[in-house]
Amino acid sequence: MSRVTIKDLARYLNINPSTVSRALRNHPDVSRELKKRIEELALELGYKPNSAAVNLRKGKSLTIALIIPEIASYFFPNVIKAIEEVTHDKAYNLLILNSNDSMEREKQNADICARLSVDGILVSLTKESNGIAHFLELSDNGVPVVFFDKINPKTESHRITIPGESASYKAITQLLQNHKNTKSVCGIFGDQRLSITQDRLKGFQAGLAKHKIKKEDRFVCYAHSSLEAYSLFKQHWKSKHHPKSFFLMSDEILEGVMKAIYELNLQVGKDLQLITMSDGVLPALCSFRFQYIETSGYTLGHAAAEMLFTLLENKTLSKEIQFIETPVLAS
Amino acid sequence: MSRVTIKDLARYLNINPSTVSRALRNHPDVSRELKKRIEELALELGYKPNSAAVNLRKGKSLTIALIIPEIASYFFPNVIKAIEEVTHDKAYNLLILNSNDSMEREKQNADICARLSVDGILVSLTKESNGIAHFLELSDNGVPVVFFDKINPKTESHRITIPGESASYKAITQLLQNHKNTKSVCGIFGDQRLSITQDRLKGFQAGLAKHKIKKEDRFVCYAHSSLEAYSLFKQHWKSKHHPKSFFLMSDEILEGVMKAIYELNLQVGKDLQLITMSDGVLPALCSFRFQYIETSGYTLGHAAAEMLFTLLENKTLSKEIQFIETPVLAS
DNA sequence: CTGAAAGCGCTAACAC
DNA sequence: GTGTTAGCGCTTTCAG
Repeated sequence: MSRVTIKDLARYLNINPSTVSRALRNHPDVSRELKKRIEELALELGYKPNSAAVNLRKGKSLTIALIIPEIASYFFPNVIKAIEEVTHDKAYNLLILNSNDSMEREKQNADICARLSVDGILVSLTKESNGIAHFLELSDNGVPVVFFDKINPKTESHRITIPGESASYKAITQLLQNHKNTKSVCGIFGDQRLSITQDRLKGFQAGLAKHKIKKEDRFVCYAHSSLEAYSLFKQHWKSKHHPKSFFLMSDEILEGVMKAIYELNLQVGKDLQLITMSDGVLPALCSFRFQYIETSGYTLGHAAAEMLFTLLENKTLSKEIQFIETPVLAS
Repeated sequence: MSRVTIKDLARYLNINPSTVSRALRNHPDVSRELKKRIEELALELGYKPNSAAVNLRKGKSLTIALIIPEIASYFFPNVIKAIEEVTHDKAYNLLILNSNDSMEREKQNADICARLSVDGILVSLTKESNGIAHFLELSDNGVPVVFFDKINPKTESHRITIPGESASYKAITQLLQNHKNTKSVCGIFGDQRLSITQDRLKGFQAGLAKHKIKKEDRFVCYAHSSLEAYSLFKQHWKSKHHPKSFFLMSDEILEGVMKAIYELNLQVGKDLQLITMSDGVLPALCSFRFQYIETSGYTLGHAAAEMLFTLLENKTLSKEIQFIETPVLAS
């Protein structure tokens, strides 16, 4: 009934538990023959090592924690998918902890990581997170922590993210190259507190400056949800002298804007110009075609996980922020 | 440097580890005063219980495993979100195991669950899964297992899913009620091996029979990806005497069909009629409006998790298949 | 109310 | 090559 243990196998074969343990971990000094007998019996009785016991003994858990501010957005499912692939390849388990955009939850999650002795942590910070002190204790204890996507630009740590500034600069350049006679551009951004918003805003403004486009504050706006982006766009559209060109910072923004475009029956490419930063899924679902700067959750998740495993293999890595590629694509 | 243990706290206060343990688990017989001193010290030194030790001792892990055939589809991110919410509320951790639509991986995942002594399991089966034998050992050992979404209809077990047959019957009824002079309907389905496909096909055909619509085999087709659905639809559309009404089994199918509709510049509601079963996200992103039967991943995930926790609380539950609600909604 | 001691299952240092 | 032993950190009898 109850689980088969190493002791059971040992008793059965009239040998010592430690020998069984050695055989099952492929320790060199155990005779070929005995090893085989042990393995066969283990299989026959359906022996499964007790992870809790192994973890306790070894002080590690073969588990990676992924701490993210939300789960079902456009971006994170692909992040999760990529990270799951890497962790599975490396024979680690993946524990997903949702901080639900609350710094308090993020702290609790760090605490859970400590209790579970996870071997490594991947974190995308919440909007509220103004520091990473709650992860310091862990990394000081030798647990590698990789911050990805929503990172803290000020604190030295292993980080990888989207090159927001250069990507949005590239977006503006592309937009203006496609449409030489553009007079003004409206940029719709996400939450102002996020470093990724600030980065993208910088690149946006640098792009406009470079091309001598007048920069007006009323053409920079912030939406905290796709619904807000929807309203903002409609409002902008009916105002006098509104720009006909739009830069959208993310898929959430694009979702709202595309709904407004459908509703107002506008022709993208004719009535208005669009460029957006996107994971790539949503552009493919639009009825109109346009260009976007790919900010792939899959690519970023994969790279972040690889980075973590590099650290886990005791290789050292610079704490300079790493960036992923952000190609210009057409939907 | 190294982690603070119960022993450390005990040594510090010149008391016995067992007393510390009792105090920290709110055991009644430990004096108010001592309890307070212990709690303060624990806080001060940053004591964190070692989960591996607790698990080993108690034989449970406060962890729920979620085994799913894929991660980043339309459906599962919302399933994950809902389940994460419930497990978090119940103070459990959630381990996500991807079986990547492979029965072999599903077996490995069951094995991982056994090694980790997870306290409960939620499973959506793969296309390949032709039985649930690999979960029997676990549930025989008292680990509650709840099958949801892609279930095995033949084997007795705790199951909750979408009422595919009645939902697709309802879909057809709705479609024919909206458009009285419908002559024929084309149904596009997913993988034939899945019980959910078979269920929905049954309801589809029953619906047609009920309304005396001629049933032709060439108007029932199967797509294994959104791309295949896209091709199938286009092919159908250019064939002679094709139906103008379509039933789509899922979001994956809808994705392909909507792309084809955009490309062919068709007007839904005029050139063709559409009804689909959907999680609800994608219909809201279409440029056209139509009705769908909601098959909410969030609702199903939530209900499945609640079911699992009911079992975990030692309540008994019938092994009759449970069903979630599937309202008719408009995009 | 608190202490002493055993043990969850496994591994690794040390014997021989 | 194999056995012996101790112990990872915690909980839970059993004593007193």
